[in-house]
Amino acid sequence: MKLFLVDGHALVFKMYYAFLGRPMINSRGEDTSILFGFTKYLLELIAREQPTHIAVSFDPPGGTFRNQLYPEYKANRSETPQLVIDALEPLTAIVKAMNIPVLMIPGFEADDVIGSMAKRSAAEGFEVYMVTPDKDYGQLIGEHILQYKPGKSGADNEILGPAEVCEKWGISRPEQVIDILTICGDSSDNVPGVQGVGPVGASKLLAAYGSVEGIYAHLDALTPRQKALFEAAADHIDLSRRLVTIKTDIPLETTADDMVLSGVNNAAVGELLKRYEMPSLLRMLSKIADPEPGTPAAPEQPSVELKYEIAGPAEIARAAAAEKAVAMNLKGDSLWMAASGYVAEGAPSQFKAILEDEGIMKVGADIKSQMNVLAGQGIIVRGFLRDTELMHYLLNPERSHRLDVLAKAYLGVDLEPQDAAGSTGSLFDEQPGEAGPDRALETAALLRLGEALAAELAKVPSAEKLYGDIEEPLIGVLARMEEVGVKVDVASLREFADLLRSQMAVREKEVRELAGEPELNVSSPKQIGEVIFEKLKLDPKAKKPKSGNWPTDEQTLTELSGRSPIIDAILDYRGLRKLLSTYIEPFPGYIRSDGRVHTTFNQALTSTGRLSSSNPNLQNIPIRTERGREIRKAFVPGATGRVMMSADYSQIELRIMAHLSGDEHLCSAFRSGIDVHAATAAKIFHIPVEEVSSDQRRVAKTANFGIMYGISSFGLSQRLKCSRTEAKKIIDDYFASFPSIRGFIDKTLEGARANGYVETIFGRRRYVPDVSSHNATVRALAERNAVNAPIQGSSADIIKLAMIGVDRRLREEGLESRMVLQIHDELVLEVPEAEIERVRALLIEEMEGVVSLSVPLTVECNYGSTWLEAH
DNA sequence: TGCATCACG
DNA sequence: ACGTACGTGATGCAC
Repeated sequence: MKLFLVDGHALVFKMYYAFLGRPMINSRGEDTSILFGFTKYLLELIAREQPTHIAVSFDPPGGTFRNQLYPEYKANRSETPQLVIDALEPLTAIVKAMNIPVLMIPGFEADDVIGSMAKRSAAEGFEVYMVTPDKDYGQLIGEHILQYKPGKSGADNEILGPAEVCEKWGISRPEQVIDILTICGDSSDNVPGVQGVGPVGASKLLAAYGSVEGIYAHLDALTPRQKALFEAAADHIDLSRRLVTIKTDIPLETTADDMVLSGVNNAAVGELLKRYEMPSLLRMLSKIADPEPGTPAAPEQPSVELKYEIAGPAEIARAAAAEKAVAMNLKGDSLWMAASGYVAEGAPSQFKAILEDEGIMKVGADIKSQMNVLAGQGIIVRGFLRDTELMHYLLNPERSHRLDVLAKAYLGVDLEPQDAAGSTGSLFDEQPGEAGPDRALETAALLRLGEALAAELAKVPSAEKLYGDIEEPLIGVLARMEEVGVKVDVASLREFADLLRSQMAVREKEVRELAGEPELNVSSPKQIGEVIFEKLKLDPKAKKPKSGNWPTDEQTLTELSGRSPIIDAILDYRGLRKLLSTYIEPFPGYIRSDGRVHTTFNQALTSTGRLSSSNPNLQNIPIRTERGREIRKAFVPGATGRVMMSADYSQIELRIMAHLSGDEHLCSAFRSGIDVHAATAAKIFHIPVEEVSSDQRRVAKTANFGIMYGISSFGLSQRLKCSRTEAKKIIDDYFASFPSIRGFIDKTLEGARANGYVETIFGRRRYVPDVSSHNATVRALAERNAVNAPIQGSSADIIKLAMIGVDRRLREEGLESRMVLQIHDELVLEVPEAEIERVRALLIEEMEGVVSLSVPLTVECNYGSTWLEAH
């Protein structure tokens, strides 16, 4: 993340002087020199440096704390030129139109604001660039805070880091710039300093004594002349220091989210540039990529005025019936509702009729969780849902969907930060006596936000369609799945746990004995690393890591497997511990009174459009190892006479890649129904399919996945445990065999660079601005994301559509079968024996028929008395 | 709270 | 020269 903090005043003065001899005057007779120079500089900066975040700071009108400290501060400065004064207002208008925040804090200069913002942001992980020609900023420079110094009359900008600033002043730490300035003073600002000592003398003295205090502590060691000069300055040296020290701790309300660079290229800026007659800047503007939407940029001004009256359920019912829309906001036991001009609070039961009215649209943030709570009280939410989180998720999946952030960005309304603990909250959410969040305002804002986001969605037809066809109908489907839950047989888990625990105890003892460390914590990677690499020296070639710990991950340890039996014992211990602590021990705590586990499906979380599952995560239950698979035996039907049924898409992502690329070889392999990995192997190894060995098939399978993930030869060589040269040959042969795949990747990246985003088959977007990064590593990651997102995301779209179809059919046909889990390409259902054949046919029909691609989608469906047997 | 580790598609 | 396959969530350790 790159944050640019622009010292507006310094830049304005620089432009003033740059244009003094050759001013620009437009047809209205206005001098637009400063406006032009400043805006041009800003646009170039954005185009060249691609900041992720940016803000501009100006000195406020009136004095600052330094004038109070020292009335003569800047007293011998000449009057601010009229041209500068006149430029400020149009300039801030343009900056604000670019959705760049203008920071101005009464009582503080721009450098104090920038200093404070820089320190805070650097601590938050930003790479901070202070854009200013002012030397005083040197004191702020650090590892992550750099000075971006505009060059003289069009020369290149200069980036100053700690090394540069130290070299410039002949000091050892950037903070010593304060000492230099304290001693040298500043005639333009009227800072006294030590009269008669300049930068050269100051740096020599600082090299010897470290600081101004150090110099005063060793006055006797100075030359008589220097001693006299410092003594003469003694009574105001502290004042000088305070005047030259830039503040780094002033409280700032602006946050990182406010400074996200987004929406520079917009109509309002275009209008202003036309108004001031700056066509060349208009052209520059058009070259800046369209903004990544759905971002919490500075709000459009003026902000929406939220007017409402506190009312009761009756007024809400009337207004909702008239407007056909209500906002719902469930907090604890209290339901807040808003409808055109009214906000009411009450028990959910008081609003039952409105909530269940099919004809009244519901607006909310995370409506699914509210639906589940309300369902527990016998209330079934009906009607079209405007879920602000999901609407915004389609605009930009990777940005915050929090209500406070969206309200600020789209309405200009300030809400209290949303409690991260969850929207339906606990008893402790609101402390008695504390004011607490303004729920009425929040609920009123929801209603307006629903409208604003609907308007935003309408600008992207595919996003609007995705909302109406997929995300909105899926809310209810997922709510029902969560509510149904899945039965977990705890008794059988406990039995298995006993077995694992005894095996674990054996392994722990074994490891401790082999290590000769009776107290060793086998679960501690740090301790294990020290035993393996320092005590036992199992890998004499390994070099001690400079920082951090020895690597002890599975791959590293496996490579040392032959050196000592301790390795296998550690790995086995870890496997056992993982099973116990992640998949067995927590489960009893998740079982509700109905004997079932109810996960939460997160619908607005992943970057690609997939769901995720949490509390507990039921999408990562073990299957790959024999011991892990045992866990799946505990997932069982909730009643006798039912079975677990599983239906999964076969090779769905590879099929999507075949479709997207149109590759004839891959497509025909899928159409003929042969083993696609074997077919891949036959192509890249130039042999008949019948002669493909299992090892060649494994290599081809790894390559197929690798291609979809944007592999490098290094990555493939790691996974295949072969040389990079061999891996590179495989990749080259792959692209030679499937030329359209290379074409697909190239086209995808071209589109990503041109648009700033990539799309799934259904038009779900993921923004990948870093494909244009100048940092090769950052760019490579963005490119892998750009290639993978359309594939993974299309697969997610497809199974979501299938879920909606399956759910609708089950209900329409009056079946008792229920969907209980989704694991990305698999649906798990609980099915009465009498419905087995019917539901199996239904699943295959709905899942395979959900969309017509240039390759068939095929579904495998099985059932059994446990989830394991359903595979 | 962040990191390492490892479970899944 | 530098890092190295996409997307997740939960756990325990160490700070």
